[in-house]
Amino acid sequence: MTKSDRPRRQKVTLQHVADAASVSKATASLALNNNPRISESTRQRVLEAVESLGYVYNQRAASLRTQRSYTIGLIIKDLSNPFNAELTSGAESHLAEHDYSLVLATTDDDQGKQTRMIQTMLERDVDGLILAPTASTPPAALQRLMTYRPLVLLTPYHTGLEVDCVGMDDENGTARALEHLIRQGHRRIAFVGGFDTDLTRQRRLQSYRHSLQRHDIALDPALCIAGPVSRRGGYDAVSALLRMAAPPTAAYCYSDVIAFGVMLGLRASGMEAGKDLALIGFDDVPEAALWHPSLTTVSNDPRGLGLNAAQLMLRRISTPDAPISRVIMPSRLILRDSTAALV
Amino acid sequence: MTKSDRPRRQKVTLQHVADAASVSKATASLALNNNPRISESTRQRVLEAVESLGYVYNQRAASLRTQRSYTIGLIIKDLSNPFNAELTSGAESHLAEHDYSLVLATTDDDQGKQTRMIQTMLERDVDGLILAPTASTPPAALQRLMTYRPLVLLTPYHTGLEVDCVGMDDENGTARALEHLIRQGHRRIAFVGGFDTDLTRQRRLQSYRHSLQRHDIALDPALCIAGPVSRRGGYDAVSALLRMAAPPTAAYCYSDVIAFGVMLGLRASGMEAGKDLALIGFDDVPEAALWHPSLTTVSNDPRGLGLNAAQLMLRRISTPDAPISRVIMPSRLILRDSTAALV
DNA sequence: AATCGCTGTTGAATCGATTCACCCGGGAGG
DNA sequence: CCTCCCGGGTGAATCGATTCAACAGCGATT
Repeated sequence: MTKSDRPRRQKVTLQHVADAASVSKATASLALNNNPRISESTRQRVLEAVESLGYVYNQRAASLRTQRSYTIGLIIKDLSNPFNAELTSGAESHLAEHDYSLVLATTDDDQGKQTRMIQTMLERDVDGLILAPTASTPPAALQRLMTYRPLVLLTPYHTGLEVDCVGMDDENGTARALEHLIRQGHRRIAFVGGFDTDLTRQRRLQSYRHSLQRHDIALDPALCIAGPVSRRGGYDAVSALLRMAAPPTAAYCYSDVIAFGVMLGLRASGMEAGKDLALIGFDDVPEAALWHPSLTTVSNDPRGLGLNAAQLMLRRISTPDAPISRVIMPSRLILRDSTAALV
Repeated sequence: MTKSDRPRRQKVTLQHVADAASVSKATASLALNNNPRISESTRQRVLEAVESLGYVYNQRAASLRTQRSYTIGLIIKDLSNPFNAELTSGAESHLAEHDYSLVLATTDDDQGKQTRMIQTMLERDVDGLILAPTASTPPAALQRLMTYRPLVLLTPYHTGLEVDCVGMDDENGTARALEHLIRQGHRRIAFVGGFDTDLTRQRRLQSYRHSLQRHDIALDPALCIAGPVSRRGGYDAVSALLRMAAPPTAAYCYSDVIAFGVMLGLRASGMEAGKDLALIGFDDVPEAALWHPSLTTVSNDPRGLGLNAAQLMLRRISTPDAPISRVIMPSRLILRDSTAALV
């Protein structure tokens, strides 16, 4: 440790305030906490002292005693994704309203970094942790985490753990998308994008299969194309689809960005989504409405998701024995031009 | 459902570790901080105790003594804006790399909320504050803030304060955009979006005027249309522009989202950006490349901006007497289809 | 044998609040 | 006149680390 002779500004502590108001530290503390035992006149003197000295309350010191930091940790994969940004925004707003601060960390979906970030959060002594776990997170680790702090998971994945969580309704959203396509007469519907390891994708894929079965449509494994969750991933899938003997007439994409890639891929082959291939995405990111053609997609409310997570957390903190809740945010299908009925 | 009684684990403190390792609390502390005075064998015993007890370091308690919280506050206007999300992401990454945590708060560009958030940050005892000040923030307040904590401003605005700040090059970016339009032969160029109170807008507008003057183009106040920074704002501006006796042939928008609105507005009137009106935005948000037509825009590097802010902050903390720096992130003009030369 | 480093370790003070148990002075009740 | 009670305050312990002065051993030096 280097001894820096950094000009340490003279901090004003509660002791100084107490002195200035000619009361004890204890009285000053009680006065600031609006304790009824302190007379109004004394309280005023303390408040004046606070004002004139420019005292700032030290939450950190207080929390050492009270064991409450009024701080919630949020660990997400990536803030560049607008979905997560909205989610974070929603959580922050709600927490701020209740005088909690948000400590933010990102993992880039990296298991190691996630572990480190969780550790840091615990060391920073957050009152609770909202976590979007990477797919490879062992349930046992989460289990252990719960013994340290209140935990809210940003996933509807049923880990078998008794833990609060909030997620979007992948099943229902997917079902509606498929329902729509099938009703339009599509029989060969592709599922595009994402990798097997992705839990969310697993749920959607599962639901995709169910929907087809429900309508007695045979599953064709070849119609299910894995790939990175990016425009590139979608783009590359197109050639595989078009090369097939019996190409699909519709595609359901794991996410909007993939769908965008598919659109670009189609265009590169002289085709157009909504005309030559019905296309549905997932997320309803802002661009979805703006693309050409506009993208039919399953809409979620990321902001609401973050807000709900924050609510759940605050409830868990205020009533630790409240029953576990699993909030599934409803998703709805937004019809746009990429599924204009084929002629 | 089985009722889970969550084990309320009592905290393991350094004292417990010390006891388990049969050393004093002081030794345990020194061992964990890799102090060379502690023998290797003792250090090992301590580390084993930490492991077996599941001890988590309490940064909060430590910071009370060390007066360092390893926490940086970031106060921005709004996380929904992808620009700010990227900025935040950049800052978070850099801070995390240096073992600092990010405490995030948003102001919604509201003076009162900003004041409250700053107060909260000070109470939370952050080591430094990165702030995107609202336009109406009195310099005196910032001045005062600086005496409390290291401060980095997210604005190139010259407040006359000696404070570290980082911002994008509004002047240069605007100049290039205008330069391009003028060289293409445009003479009637609109400036669209934002409100007068916005400092950033003021700078761009100023630069817009300069550019026109430099080319002896008369300023027409009617061509400058104020409005909210949103798609709606751009959309609504279009009708005003088209209604004019001598409509503009080009428009420079305060931000990309506004430009998108303008595109939509044009389309609603049966016109197309790049064909009927040359259009330039500002920010180069990811969608800009994807729109139809793709949007010519002034590119900034929001992630780099956040990263620089974080760097500046850490430098200020490590060397408090370093000279003030004012980082202006260069911006460049990205040519796309929305300014395809008019025929 | 007494003194002198060294090394490794420790007791105790400290950071800035909270909080509990106790204290003091004076009006009500007996 | 003596208790008792009570409103209003306060002293001191406490939270969980850090840090420094001091201190045992112990081999080497004189």
